[in-house]
Amino acid sequence: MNKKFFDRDARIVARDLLGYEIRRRIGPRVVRAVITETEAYVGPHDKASHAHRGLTKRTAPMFGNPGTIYVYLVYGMHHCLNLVTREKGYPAAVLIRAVRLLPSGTLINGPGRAARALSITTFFNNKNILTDKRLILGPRYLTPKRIHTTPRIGVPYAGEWAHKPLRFLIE
DNA sequence: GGTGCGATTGCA
DNA sequence: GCAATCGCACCA
Repeated sequence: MNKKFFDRDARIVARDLLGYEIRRRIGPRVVRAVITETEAYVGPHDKASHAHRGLTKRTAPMFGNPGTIYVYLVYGMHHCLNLVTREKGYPAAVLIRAVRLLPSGTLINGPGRAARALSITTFFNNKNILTDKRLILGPRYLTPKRIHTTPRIGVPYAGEWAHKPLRFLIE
């Protein structure tokens, strides 16, 4: 896993991340999970993206280097984990919406639950998954046979962008 | 300085 | 069906 992996269109990265292992190190303990659902937020023209309104304090991480971790708080209580794609200065990211814990295989559905399962808070905001010791991508755990595609969840305000097939799932 | 709401979740 | 709960974008 390297910078080039993330320096690509968010749609490509969102599909490629499916089946990869993500590891959260908490002291001596490691939480392992397989990414099973993602969404792509493709650029500043994407009306569903936080970056649609431009560079703000909140969205600054989305304009960062490939592999930058973007964590935000929604509804005052849930954290959402995103990985920034494309070159520095171009805001795009992939939202991690679901994972399967290893080795149990327990499915953790929903971005808030997935972030919580990995103990992700805003501590990780603006860090980089390529260099951080506490959150890393592991090896590919499986190669998806079939990738299902649907519109993204919870973005009815995004006009035409609400319908675009930018949510990706396996199993 | 004030206001409104969200890339959600859990419970009635 | 709806309350929870807060950082921040936006307006004044």
